[in-house]
Amino acid sequence: MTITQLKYALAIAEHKNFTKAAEKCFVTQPTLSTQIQKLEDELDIVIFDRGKKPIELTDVGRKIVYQARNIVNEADRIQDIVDQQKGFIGGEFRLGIIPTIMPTLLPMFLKTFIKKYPKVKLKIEELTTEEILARLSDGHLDAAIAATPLESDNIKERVLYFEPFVAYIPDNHRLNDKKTIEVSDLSIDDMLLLEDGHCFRDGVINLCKSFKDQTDENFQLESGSIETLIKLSNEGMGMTLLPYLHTLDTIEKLGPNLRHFKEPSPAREVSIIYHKSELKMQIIDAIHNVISGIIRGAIAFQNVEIISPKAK
Amino acid sequence: MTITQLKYALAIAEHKNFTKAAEKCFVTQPTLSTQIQKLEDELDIVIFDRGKKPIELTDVGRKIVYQARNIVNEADRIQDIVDQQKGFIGGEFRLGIIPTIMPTLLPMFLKTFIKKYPKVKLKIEELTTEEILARLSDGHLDAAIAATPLESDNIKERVLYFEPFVAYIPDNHRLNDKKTIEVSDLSIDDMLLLEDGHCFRDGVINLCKSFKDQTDENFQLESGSIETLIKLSNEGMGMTLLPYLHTLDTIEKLGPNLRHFKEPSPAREVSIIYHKSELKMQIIDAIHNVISGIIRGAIAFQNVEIISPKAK
DNA sequence: AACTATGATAAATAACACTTATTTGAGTCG
DNA sequence: CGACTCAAATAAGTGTTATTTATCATAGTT
Repeated sequence: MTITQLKYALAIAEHKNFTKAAEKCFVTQPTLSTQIQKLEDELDIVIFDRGKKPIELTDVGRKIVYQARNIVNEADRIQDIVDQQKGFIGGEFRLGIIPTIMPTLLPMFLKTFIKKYPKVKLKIEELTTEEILARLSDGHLDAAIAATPLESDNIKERVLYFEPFVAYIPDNHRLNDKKTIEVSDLSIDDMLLLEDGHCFRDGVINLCKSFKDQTDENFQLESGSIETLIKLSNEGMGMTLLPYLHTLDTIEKLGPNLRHFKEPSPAREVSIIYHKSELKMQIIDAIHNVISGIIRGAIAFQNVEIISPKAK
Repeated sequence: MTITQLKYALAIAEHKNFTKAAEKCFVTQPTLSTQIQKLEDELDIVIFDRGKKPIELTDVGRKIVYQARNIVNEADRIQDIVDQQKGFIGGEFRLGIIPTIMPTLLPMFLKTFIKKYPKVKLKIEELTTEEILARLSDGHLDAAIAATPLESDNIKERVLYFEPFVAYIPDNHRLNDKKTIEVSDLSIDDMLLLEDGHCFRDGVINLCKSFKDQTDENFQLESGSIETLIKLSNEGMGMTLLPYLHTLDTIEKLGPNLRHFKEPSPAREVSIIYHKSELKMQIIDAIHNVISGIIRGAIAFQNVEIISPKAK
C-alpha cells in the first residue's frame, strides 16, 4: 500500500470514472487500473464496483476511501511542516468567500496579499456557507471567509473582524426621518431580505426575531444580490440592512438613505474558517494578518453586539 | 515520500541507530541510509543529525517523526478496516496489565481468550499505569487493563468491571472482632500500602483520605506485591486492603482474616484502555467481551462506590 | 448493427528499492 | 600517534515495480 495508490483511489471515488481520475492524477488510465487492482489484491477486498455506471464504492470501499482521505491529509502535513520550518509561504491555496463579503473585502485584501506573498497561488471562489462547509470537509477548500459562529465539528474558526449592520432607509419610509435607528425599530414586515441560503439573510432574521417573535413566512420580496436589494428598496418595497463595508465605497450614492445604529450596533462576526487538521496553517495566518491590518483602518466601531448567522 | 520511508524514519528515531533500525525493519542498513536520504532530499531538510553519537533528531526532524507516527498509525487502520470487514480477529496484539490485576485476572482470562481467538498473538506485559500511558501514546501497546478513570487525553476507556476492596485484618488487630467493616473504620496509620507508583496504593490512600484528611507522610512499611503485603500484615504491621478477585483463590488460606465492607462497598473501576485512534478495535472488543463474560460469574456485588486511582 | 465510452490487458521501458561489497569517518585504546 | 572498532555512506548490480503506448473487451446508445 502506497500513498500514491490511496491518492488514486480518492480521485476515482471523487470522479466515479477511471479515465477522468487518471487525468487529474497526471497519469494514464491503465496506471490507475493496475494500481487500484494491486491495492485491492493486497488488501484482498473490492473497493470499487465496476459493474455499475457510473462506478460505485462498495461498503468497505467507502470506509477505505474515508480512511485514505485521512492518511493523505496527514501526509500532506509533512510538506506543511517543512514549509513552516523554511518560513516558506507559497503554493496553491483555495479560499472560499460568502457572497455578501466577497465584493467588498476582496478588492481591499487581494492587492496587498499578492504583493506580500507573491508565491501563493490564490484560487478564490464565491460560495454559500453550506457549500463552504462541505468543501472544507472534503478537502476541496483550504480555508474560507464566512459569518460565524458556525459551531461545526471538524472546522475551526478564527475571528477576523466585526462588521456592523447599516440600515438603508428609502425615501418616504416610516423611519426616514430618524437620524440613528435602533434595533427595536426593525420589523420583519417591511424588511427586504436576500434569498434563502444566504447567511446574511439569516442574520437579519435573527435580529428582527429577537424583538418580534412572529415566524410568519409572509416575507417580502427576496433578492440574490445586495445591489438589487438596494434597487428594490428604492422602488418602495421596504427598507433593508447592509453590511458596513459595503457602504464605504457607495457612500456618495447611498449616503442620504443610510442610517447607522445606535451603539451597541448590531454586527456580524466575520472569520476565516478552516479544517481542524490545520493544513497550510501558515498561509491561513498570513491571510488573517493581512485582513486584520486592512480592517483596523476601515472599521472604527468598537461597541457592537454580535448576531448569529444561524437562523434557529 | 512513501509510507515505507516514514516507517524507516520511525525505526531510526526509536533506536537512534541505523543498523539496529534496519534489523527491525528486516532490511539492510544501506537501504535505510538511502531511503532516508531520499526522503530528506525530497523534503529538502535534514531529519537526523548524524554528527552526534548516538544519532539525534533535528528540530524539524522531531516534528516530521511525530507526524510520521500519525500517518503510519492512520495507514495501519486500513488493514484494521479490512479485518473488521472480514470478521477476522487475529494478528499480534500487545496488552499491558497493571501488577495488581495481572495475577488474578490473567489466569481466568487467558485460556478462554486464546481458545476463542486462536489467531490473535497476545503479548502481555506487566506495567505500571504510568508506563502503560506512555506506551499507549507511542504505539508500543495496543491496549491495557488498568484502574480508571484516568482522564488522559488521547486515551479512551471502556469499563470492564468494578472490583470491590476487601479488608485483610490480621489476628489481634483492633478491627478483628468486626464481622463487616465500614470505610469510616479505616485509618491511614495502621494501613499497609504498596510501593509508590502502584495505582492500587493511590486508590487506598484516596479511600482513607476521604475520611481522615491527614497528609502526614509517616506511612507504614510499603511492599511491592500483594503477597508480601499479606505476610507483613500477619507479622503485625497493620491491616491492608485486597482487591476482591485476589481473595477468591486464596479464600481457604485467608478466609478467617477477610472482612467484606458494608455495602456500598468501596471498589475500583477496572477498564480496558486504548489509544483514541481506536486501532485494532475488533480485538479490543473481543477482549472486552471475554472478560465481561468471565467477571459476570465472579463478581456478584452490585452496590459499590468507585474510588479514583489518582491520589489527588 | 455501428458507434461510443470506459475499463481491462499486454508488452516494453524507465525508475526504483534492495542487496552485497567496499569505503569513509569518528571515536578509542594501547 | 597509529591501529582498531563501530557505524554510516557510497558503489555496483539485480530483481521489482510503476508507468507508458497500444490493443482488446464490454456495455450502453443511436
